[in-house]
Amino acid sequence: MSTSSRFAVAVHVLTLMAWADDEPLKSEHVAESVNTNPVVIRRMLCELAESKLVVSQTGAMGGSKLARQPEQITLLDIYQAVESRGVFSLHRHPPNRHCPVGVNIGTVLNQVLDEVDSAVERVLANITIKDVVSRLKPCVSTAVSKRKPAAKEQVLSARNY
Amino acid sequence: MSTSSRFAVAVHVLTLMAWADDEPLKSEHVAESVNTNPVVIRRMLCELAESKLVVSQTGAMGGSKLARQPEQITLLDIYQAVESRGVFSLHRHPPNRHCPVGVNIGTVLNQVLDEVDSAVERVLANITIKDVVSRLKPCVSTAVSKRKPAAKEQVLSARNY
DNA sequence: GCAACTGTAACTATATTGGTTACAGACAAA
DNA sequence: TTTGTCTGTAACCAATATAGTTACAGTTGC
Repeated sequence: MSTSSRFAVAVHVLTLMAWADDEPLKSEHVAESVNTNPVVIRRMLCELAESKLVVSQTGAMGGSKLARQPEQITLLDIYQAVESRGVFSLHRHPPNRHCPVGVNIGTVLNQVLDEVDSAVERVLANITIKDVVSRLKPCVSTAVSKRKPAAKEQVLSARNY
Repeated sequence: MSTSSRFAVAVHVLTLMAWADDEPLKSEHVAESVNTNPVVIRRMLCELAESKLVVSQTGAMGGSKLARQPEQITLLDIYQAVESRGVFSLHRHPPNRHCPVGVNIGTVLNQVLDEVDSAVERVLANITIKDVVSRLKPCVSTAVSKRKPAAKEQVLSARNY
């Protein structure tokens, strides 16, 4: 469905900042952890800054850090900052107005899609970046990924690694 | 997020069939209501048939109809038939294994994304095609869409028409 | 046999995301 | 005040996914 990893990357980035406490992180350092290009990170940081989730400092010794405490940033905040649309989309082109189903299916679908969006938002609103860091900590001592994903999996992001 | 309208179109198609009662619908007729090409519809009908939601008949006087009663088809069935992935994706490329956050964020994100998917599925499991038809009926007598969307909106499917 | 359908391949068009290079401007420190 | 280190941003290209189109083989009712 979602072909984008924007939400996952954004959570990753803010988690790094919470992990780093209050020390500003350079986009290059973040990009290394996320395994992408610094510009991709900087683009995302701009969006997160617009939503007042991070603050950045230009110039030497600059970088970005959280704008609020980790327990005051929910995954819903992040979701709304980086994902422009709801979970589903309606038809690309509006259906046929002369068909009794076509002319009204949009209204009904919108109701359904709003219900879906609300359910997603309720889940995300109840998880903070602090929670993510907490869930992360028990892993850090133990886990090392066991297998190397095949080349195809690496690209597909099929939600397993 | 979701750049695809597959779910919306699939619901539209099955709603048409429920509306038509047990009469087989031609792909061309369905395409007219959805406002797209018959082949797009036939492709989708094949997926829906694989999931045993519709049955099709080739040849003259052929067409497709529901494989079960409308009250026995949930939006979750449809969702699973036409959308291959979950609501969100993880990183395109796996994060840096040598970073304590990077190596474990996938595990935590998977937990979160599973919670999200479950929430979506709970909503969709509780709505049947019969419900959709019921919600549709009150509209049919009254509503006629008031404004003509601008050209750009028609393409963007910004979830309003 | 013929006309009306579906199933499917092959191709193009369009949109979104992500990756890359390049550079202007901000800023700390010497 | 100069220099080196950052961010912000524009301008591309590449990769992927969806949708639209044409064409045609195969099935079926009449």
